[in-house]
Amino acid sequence: MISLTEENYLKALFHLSAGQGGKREAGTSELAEHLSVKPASVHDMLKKLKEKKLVEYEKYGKISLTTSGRNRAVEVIRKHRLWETFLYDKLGFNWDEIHEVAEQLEHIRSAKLIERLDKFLGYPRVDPHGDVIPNARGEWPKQVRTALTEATVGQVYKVLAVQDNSPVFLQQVIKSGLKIGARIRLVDRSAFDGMMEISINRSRQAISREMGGCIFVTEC
Amino acid sequence: MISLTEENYLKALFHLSAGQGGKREAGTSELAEHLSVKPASVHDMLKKLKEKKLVEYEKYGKISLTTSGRNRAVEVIRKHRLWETFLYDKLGFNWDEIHEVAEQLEHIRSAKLIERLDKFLGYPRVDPHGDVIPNARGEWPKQVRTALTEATVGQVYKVLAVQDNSPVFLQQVIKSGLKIGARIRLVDRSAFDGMMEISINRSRQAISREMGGCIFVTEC
DNA sequence: TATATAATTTAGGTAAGCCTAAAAATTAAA
DNA sequence: TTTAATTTTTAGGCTTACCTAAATTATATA
Ligand SMILES: [Mn+2]
Ligand SMILES: [Mn+2]
Ligand SMILES: [Mn+2]
Ligand SMILES: [Mn+2]
Repeated sequence: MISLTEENYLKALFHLSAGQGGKREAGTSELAEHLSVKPASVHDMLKKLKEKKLVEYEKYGKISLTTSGRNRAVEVIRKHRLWETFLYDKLGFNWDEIHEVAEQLEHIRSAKLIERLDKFLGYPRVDPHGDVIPNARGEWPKQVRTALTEATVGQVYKVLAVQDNSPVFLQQVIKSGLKIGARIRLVDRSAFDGMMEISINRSRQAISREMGGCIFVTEC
Repeated sequence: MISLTEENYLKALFHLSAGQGGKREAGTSELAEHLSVKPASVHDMLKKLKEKKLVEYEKYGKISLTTSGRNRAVEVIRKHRLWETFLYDKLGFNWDEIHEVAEQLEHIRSAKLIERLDKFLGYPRVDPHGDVIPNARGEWPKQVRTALTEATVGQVYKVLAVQDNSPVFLQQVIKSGLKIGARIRLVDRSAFDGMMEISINRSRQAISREMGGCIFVTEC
């Protein structure tokens, strides 16, 4: 049996290291930061997760998920994104409200429930924030995504996804009129503060560096 | 903040004392039995719930819910029954599978979620087992229900509800062809073992005392 | 390379929910 | 009414998931 807390550690580890971006290995402090606990607590939990063969970890060494740990993490992420889709598509929740509730729903244990939910939603391939939903076997159609901060000035892009976990950010995106799937052109980026200007169906929009880091696009 | 465990204690107390049947006050051991914990654990929790003004309780005295405690219990029961309805009506779960999953879902915290779910389901008045769903203000349309074991031989009844928490019982009910809303006549009851015979659309069906105690009917 | 800074680990502690075993109070039986 | 059985409460412990403070190791800087 794997606890709700353990699931959250595995999910955090996945997002920090094995995740989409495929960043470097995460450290104790970074994990602690991400989970809003202290590094000492993370260390305790890592020992337990190692015991259970869900992570690989040596003292002062790097932390990584085992195949089993990764599978569990992906399962939780799949549930999270299906629930977000349910709340958005079926119950009419707003973009910025669904993540928090999905953080709870993702821990409900029932294989049948998630199967049936998937079917009920029509086997969606992305969640309302544009994030890919892994299938029942934990497979990802790996999408190539670039943060707007890394995009090339002059290029035309399609908005693929947005960061899902900050309501204030999402409210600002809603106000800006930007939507998943929108076609935009990166008009300019300031060398001073990273401030960007994009054109979206003929109108201009200012995007800060902070904002741009949370918006993911793909060339088109 | 009220924990998942505390919610389960309040719900158990409600079902044992303030509930539908409106039975006598529950004792420590009865509560313990119902929650599958030991009486000593119940005692610990009762002290905490008294602190929080959710139950009234004096040493060696009777246990009862405060208005606040009762309200919380009803809220959880409302959520439980709405989720059961969702699983049954929308996801096509079987009668005997929904209770267990609803035991988890009933603890999800989001006022908006439960409001929207209620609307999505079309404001159902009873759950799939025939139990009344309290409204958003915690009000019950109090239904008069008699266990089949207490019913009068010769009378015609309508099946109102069945006990929801035993999959094997529910599977047996499904096999017997008995459904919520069905019109039945209690043909006979043995003075020896309480065994009953009912007629349901012209066919005869044998019902044990154990079974009859879990089937609730109303005169019609 | 030596030293300062930062990250990690250890040690010792807390609160929630559970347990067993024993003591105390209540209730039922003789 | 006295004794026996049952129920409830107390005492002391355990596990999970946190914490702070101090020690240790690793990394960056001079
Ligand atoms: Mn999310
Ligand atoms: Mn979570
Ligand atoms: Mn139920
Ligand atoms: Mn419950």
